[in-house]
This record gives sequence, structure tokens and C-alpha cells, in this order.
Amino acid sequence: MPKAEQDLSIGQVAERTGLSVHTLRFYEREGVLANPVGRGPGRRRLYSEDDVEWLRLCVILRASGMPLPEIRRYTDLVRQGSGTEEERLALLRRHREHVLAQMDKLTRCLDLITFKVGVYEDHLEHGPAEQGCDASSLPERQEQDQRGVSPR
Amino acid sequence: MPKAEQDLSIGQVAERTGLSVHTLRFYEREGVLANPVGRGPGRRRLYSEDDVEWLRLCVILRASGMPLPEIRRYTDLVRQGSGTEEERLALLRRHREHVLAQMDKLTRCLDLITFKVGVYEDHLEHGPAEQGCDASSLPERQEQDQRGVSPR
DNA sequence: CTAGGTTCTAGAGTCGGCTCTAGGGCAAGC
DNA sequence: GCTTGCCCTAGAGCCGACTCTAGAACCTAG
Repeated sequence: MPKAEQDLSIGQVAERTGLSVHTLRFYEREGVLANPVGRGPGRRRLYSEDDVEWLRLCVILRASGMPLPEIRRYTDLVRQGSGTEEERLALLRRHREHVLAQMDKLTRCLDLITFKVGVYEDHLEHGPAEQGCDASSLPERQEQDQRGVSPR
Repeated sequence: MPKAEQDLSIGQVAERTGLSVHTLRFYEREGVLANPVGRGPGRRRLYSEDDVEWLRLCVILRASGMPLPEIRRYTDLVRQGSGTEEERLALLRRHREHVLAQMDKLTRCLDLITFKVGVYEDHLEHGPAEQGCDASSLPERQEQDQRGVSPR
């Protein structure tokens, strides 16, 4: 049964996914689409709802920092069909760890930023009370625990 | 009193900050250093401990996604000295919001990724029980609540 | 004296991820 | 018939943030 679940134009897919039409064509060249996009009259792309769903997943993966080559890898595995599930799972787990690490890093950065915001708030509220306002102003002298935020 | 708090070479600063010497020179050109780096014999850079502290802050800001131009802006304000505190605070607050938004986005991405990991784990554990494993495998059919993750 | 390591400058190159341009096709409405 | 709007391809361009190169100076140890 040749599915006729009303195909979508590239513009419609752009709307639905938040990607630009340029990016959609780019992603296609990059092999990020699970199944080859169909073509209508005039070689125009015809996307299915499944394509849109897949792209939405790709958007999530990108938004969480997965590089395009890895998305392509995952796409390839899915295209290859069953037998590749272990590898897909491994890939997803790795990415999950990656996201958790990112969040961790951000949390640590946030602490320092919040601390500095606090310092400035105090400073502006009850006037520049302390005399320790040297040339580089108050930024120095925050505690020094920002280890392991981003080596190299 | 001309501080002689034992100056550091670019290589030592690289070690201490986790930045490469290339990046240190690059950052200097980009105006990311609060005070101009001193020079020793042979025009070699001499950094102070304060410079290192400042760079560590910059590393944190970068790691949390602040673009270099904004770091430069902040640096400029600090260089200008007192009177710019409100603006610095505003900048930091804006960045703080930005970081929170990032974390929020990541959290939402994480949910979906975790969900998919779960699906694959089930699938691999009690065999491919369900018959709904279509061409694009099991990826489709996750619930559809990933609104607002990354519009455009 | 020489060799090795670090540093210098100016500028070129790289990489990821888009983003845009040029030049053209086709279909619908005025 | 002509304009408008969406689409096509191939390929160039851009942006941010580094990263590296070439060619030279200096310093220390052997």
C-alpha cells in the first residue's frame, strides 16, 4: 500500500520543524533523513509526517549538542533496520551521558555567575561599602572553586 | 608599589587556565584581558595571578555559552572602573537567564533521550515483542510533547 | 658553540553548522 | 500573457572560535 498520507512541501516541513528550508536541504545532503525524500512534479520534495517526526527528533538531538556526523550515524543504523539496536542504544546512552555532563558543567558555571550577581547586588544596594575595590573592581576575590569546568 | 607577585609566562598561564597559548594570544587580541599584559625581555608576555583569575572567569563564561564579544563588553566595563556596575550586573543577570534557559532546554531534551533509551532497553531485554516495528524501526511513536525546544 | 625549548608576530587555515546566491522551473491568479 | 510565490540545484559565503604556520629571537644546559 503506497501511503498517501498527504505529503508535505519543504516549506510546510520548515514551519513544522522550525528548521529553514535551506537547512532542510542541507540536512538531506548530510544524510540526516531516515528514508530518501520522495519527489513530486518538478522534482519538488515531498515529505511524509514520519519525516517530520524524524526531523523533530533530529532537532532535539542537535539542540542537546549531538554533532551532525553522529546524527547521521544514528540515522544510518536506523536505515539498516533491525540488528543494529544495540548500537543505537549505546549511541543514545553515550549521548545521554554527554547531556548530563553538559548540565553538570552548566550548573557549576551557574553557581559562580549567581555568586557574582549577588556580589554586584550587594555592592549596588548598600553602596560600595568595602574599601577593597581595586583597579579591576570587585570581580576578583570570589572563592576559587571552579575546577574541572573545561579542561583545555 | 609596583607589584612583583612573581609573573607568569604564557605557558604557565596556559597550564593554569586550561587554555592553549594560541588561545591566550588570541584572547588578548580580542580584548578579553582586563589589564594590558606586561612584557618582559624579548617582548615576552608576563601575566600576573590576577590575570589568571580573570581568565578563569572568562573560561567559565565561555563554558556557559557567553560569546566572546559579550565577554569583551564585560571586560570593557570592568576596565572603565566604577560607575559601570549597574551595567555589569545587568549583563551578568542576562547571562544567568541565558544559562537557565539552556539548562531548561537540555532538561527537556534529556527527557526524550531517556525515554528512547528506555524503549530500546525494553526492546532488547524482552525481545522485539511488539509487532509495530516498522521500516524506520521503533523511533517513531514517542509521545509528541517536544514543543518549544528550539524554535528556528 | 650548539641544540632544544619557549616565546614572538602576522597572518592563514580549519571546522561545524548553517545561510545565501545565481539562475532557472512551474503553477495559480489577475 | 505576466507577475507572484514556492520550489529546484550547485556551489559560494559566513560566523564563531579557535588552531596552526613561518620565520625569527631569546634562554638554558651540555
